[in-house]
Amino acid sequence: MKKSDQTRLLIIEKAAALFNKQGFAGTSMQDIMDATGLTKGGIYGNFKRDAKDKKGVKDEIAVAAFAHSVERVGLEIRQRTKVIDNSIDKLKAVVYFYKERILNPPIEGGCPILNTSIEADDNHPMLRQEVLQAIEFWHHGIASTIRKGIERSEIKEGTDPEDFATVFIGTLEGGILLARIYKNLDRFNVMATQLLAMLEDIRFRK
Amino acid sequence: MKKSDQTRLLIIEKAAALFNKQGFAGTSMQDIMDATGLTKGGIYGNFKRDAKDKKGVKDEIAVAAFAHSVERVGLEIRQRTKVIDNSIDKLKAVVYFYKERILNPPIEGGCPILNTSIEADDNHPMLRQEVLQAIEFWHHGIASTIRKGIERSEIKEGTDPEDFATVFIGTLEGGILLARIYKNLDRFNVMATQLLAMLEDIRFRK
DNA sequence: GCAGAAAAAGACCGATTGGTTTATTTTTGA
DNA sequence: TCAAAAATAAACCAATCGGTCTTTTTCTGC
Repeated sequence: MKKSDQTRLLIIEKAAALFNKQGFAGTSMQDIMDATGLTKGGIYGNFKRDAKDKKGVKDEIAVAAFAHSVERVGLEIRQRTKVIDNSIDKLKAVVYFYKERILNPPIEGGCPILNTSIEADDNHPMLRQEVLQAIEFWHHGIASTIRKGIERSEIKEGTDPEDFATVFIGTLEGGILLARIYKNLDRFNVMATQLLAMLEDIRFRK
Repeated sequence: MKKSDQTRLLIIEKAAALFNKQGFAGTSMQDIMDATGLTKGGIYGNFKRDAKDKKGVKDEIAVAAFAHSVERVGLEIRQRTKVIDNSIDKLKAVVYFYKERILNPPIEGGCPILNTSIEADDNHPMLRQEVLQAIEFWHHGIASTIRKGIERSEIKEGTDPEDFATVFIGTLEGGILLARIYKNLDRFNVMATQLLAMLEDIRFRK
């Protein structure tokens, strides 16, 4: 790995936490300089190579940081779910993941999708597009799991994969929101219980 | 009403939309000046009367604006629900309210609780406290409605008012989040259907 | 080991940030 | 009506914003 790639990664990692905690508008280049220990030159040098586009370096870092955050969280979730065979239990493991990690998240500040979507929807079209893509990817993964579960007779046939995936994501994010603002798990646990019951409800029993 | 009170209200109303759309960090005093047509003096003069505290005028306006936004949304919801007698139908009306208003909200930018909580949780203790208070108030209202519904034999006895209120709020906010980022109602409607089914599920039938 | 290239430092830029202060205008109440 | 009080305008402030540019340092491949 080239030194410059290492530096680029350092910037992205540090910036990811900052943007996730403080938002795009709330994070300054100075913040990123402080967090990385680099100066202006070090940061702009690593992101201005491709100066073909109009958008600023801060935007570029924000997009890369968001993608990195999503990748990082997704990786940890996949690590847990891939060792589980049954599709219902796979989805349950996702709920358990959040139970454990909401208050001690892989990326400081919590769920990057939740944090970024709120600021991006009205203000940052490029970032909004990234969020949309991430949600679609996640949604597709859950719907696929459910579809496979139906094929393998682990999930009731009547279950709508797309709709269930939507409720799954929406309920989780709603629960995460409550956990973050209360700074405790009480409300999330209520949501999680609801979600786990829904999962048991679609489980196929011969 | 004194002229100054009118001005203060104008500032709060304009600022409420700005903060709700752009966030606290993303909104400058200049933005508020432009939106109100006032200059620095006009704004600071109306909020610096009580200079006893350390917090800046921008913070002061943000807190007042959030309170105003919540009040405004709450008023519109109460207007709809107060004419409905049955407690289940009352809660259903709340869901219908959002169905109609998510993409055309009373305060530009959407649900102030959702928008403010994300930015406040890590960055703005004072604003976070306001959000917390608003959620608690809302939660209490829903739980009360359910409790009354049980008393009046409209809702099944086994229903837990607090937990149901939590799921109600969490599911709604999760749905709102999806609607805002997608800029359409499709995902919210799936969440709403889920929520309406849950409401029918706790309805008491003799 | 060394020359060319890449990376980083840091001075510098104009614009904007939130905020203060003073001067002027507008309300207000007797 | 008219003077005191309140509200507003506008100049001004130091600090910070995102970004550019030149210089120096550090890599890198031969």
